[in-house]
Amino acid sequence: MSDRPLQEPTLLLLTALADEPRHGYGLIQEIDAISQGRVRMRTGTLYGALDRLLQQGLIQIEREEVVDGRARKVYALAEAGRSALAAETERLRAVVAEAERRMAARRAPVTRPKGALA
Amino acid sequence: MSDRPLQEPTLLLLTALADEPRHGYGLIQEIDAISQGRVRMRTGTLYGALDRLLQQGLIQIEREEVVDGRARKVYALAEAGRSALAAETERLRAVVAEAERRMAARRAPVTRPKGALA
DNA sequence: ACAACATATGCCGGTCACCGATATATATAG
DNA sequence: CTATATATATCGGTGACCGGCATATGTTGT
Repeated sequence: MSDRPLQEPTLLLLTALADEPRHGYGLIQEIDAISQGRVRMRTGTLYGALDRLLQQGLIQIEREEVVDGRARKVYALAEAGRSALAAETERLRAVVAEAERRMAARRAPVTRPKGALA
Repeated sequence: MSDRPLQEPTLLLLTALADEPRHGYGLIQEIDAISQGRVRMRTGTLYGALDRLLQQGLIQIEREEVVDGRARKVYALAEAGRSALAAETERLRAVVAEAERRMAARRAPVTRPKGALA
């Protein structure tokens, strides 16, 4: 387990699985919807990430099914994935709060009155 | 300008510069403080990121100074960096909210009470 | 009948941010 | 005189992500 922070596509993947299990292609559409069309996840990213997350135990294959002659694998968030997502959102919330606090508390920028100190 | 989302170390860098200009080594300490010791940025990451952010116009060198015989470069958040940080926090806030909404609204996992809805 | 598109999964090569190690130099503490 | 803190910088390796390609079926349009 690399304790490193989740990257954006991975975060969105876990988010898309947080309410209910979905299959690969459905995740692409869901992420498209979540982000209002800003993030169009590539299949290269998706299936690579799914393999990785499976291996890390953050997600699991809930079932495999065939719909309209097309095979599907339905992925579900594992318990480890759920706590990882919870921890990540908590951490991000803290960073966001800190960034906004600092942006509000900032000292005067580039253009500065003549008498300003070094 | 790559419109790609900022990675964690980069986000923390801009955050650490949001209230006032700082020099490289000071940024490492500041990020250590912000994250309560969880993130210890490596110099390899730092100076690489600073070069990149300079080239992208998100930060700028405010001044160079010598303190106690040691040379320093003081970096400041540029206007583009400020709006990039604002946009990023906004985006992250939305993702965090969505993730938490979904975690709360989740459908029952593997084991499910008999009367539970679909 | 055929083309185009949506659904669906998967691999492979390239890029680039990040990491760990290393190098350099000065000031201070023991 | 050695270790630690301050301070900047470079380099090689790793791995997530991207873009492109391949494959296959179902649906819609002409």
